[in-house]
Amino acid sequence: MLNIAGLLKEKKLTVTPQRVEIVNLLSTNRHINVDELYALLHTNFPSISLATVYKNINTMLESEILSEVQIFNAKNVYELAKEEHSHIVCTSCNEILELPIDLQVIYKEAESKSAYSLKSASLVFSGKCPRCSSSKV
Amino acid sequence: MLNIAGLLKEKKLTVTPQRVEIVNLLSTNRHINVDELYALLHTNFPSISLATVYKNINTMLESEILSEVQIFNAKNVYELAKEEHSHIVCTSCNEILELPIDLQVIYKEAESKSAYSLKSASLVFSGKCPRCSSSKV
DNA sequence: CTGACTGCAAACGTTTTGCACGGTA
DNA sequence: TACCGTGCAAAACGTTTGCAGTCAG
Repeated sequence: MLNIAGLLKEKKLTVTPQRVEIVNLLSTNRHINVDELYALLHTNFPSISLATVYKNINTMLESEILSEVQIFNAKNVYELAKEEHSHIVCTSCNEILELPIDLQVIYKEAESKSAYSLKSASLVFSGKCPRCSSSKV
Repeated sequence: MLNIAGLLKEKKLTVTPQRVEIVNLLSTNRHINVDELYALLHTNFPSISLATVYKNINTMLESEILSEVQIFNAKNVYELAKEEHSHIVCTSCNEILELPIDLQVIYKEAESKSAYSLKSASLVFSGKCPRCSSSKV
């Protein structure tokens, strides 16, 4: 069970019911975009504003409570922050899968080939999920 | 030397001076965004419209003459399409480097772990280029 | 009590669209 | 000539901002 208030305090953020609910929703719905989040929030906060959702997402991105995943040809989705990992997006149904892939070797290769000092990497695969692969196109 | 008209015809696109110039500019300026492209086009096409730039980029993306690179916290940039490759973006000066990295092993790992059938991958590193690393912050 | 957050409305930047005209094939 | 592309203006879209009122600490 996630201690959401504690998480927010740890990052020196004010604990508001809206923020708690955003984190709560993202803990059970990884990879949803702003509109989906907004729609879900309406259940408990009928008068919540989209601006509040954006402001809180941005605040929590800066505090690294959340992270953002950029999806090709779709709106960014959000997830609770955790160690670096890759994503696979189904081009048919847009389902997103997380994948713990060790990029150590690739990092090394990239650093030696580029002479850059690297901080982070974003690896997103596109493909078809098993369900969409098996169904006729 | 690039046969631009031939490239366009091959993809069954009408050859217009604007399209030729867009491809021409991208052949010497990889990784520029819409605004930069628009500004460069103004030299030879003082009355070109931004809508035309967008329409042509979209058309040529669909025909796979161009490809789009999504840059975190910055506008998308464009390049002439070629084999899959990775990118490194400098977080200080935004310079973009292309890197031919073999993702075969990673693809295999991702496929077996996910059961997805994968089509493509986007790998973008963030870091500091040698110039920005050496200069005082 | 003070500062931070919320909700509303308006503003903003980017991209797309509709349309009349002009160019390509 | 028939169709497609261009340029303009307006619309659409996603996100941010300013502000007055409210809530958290």
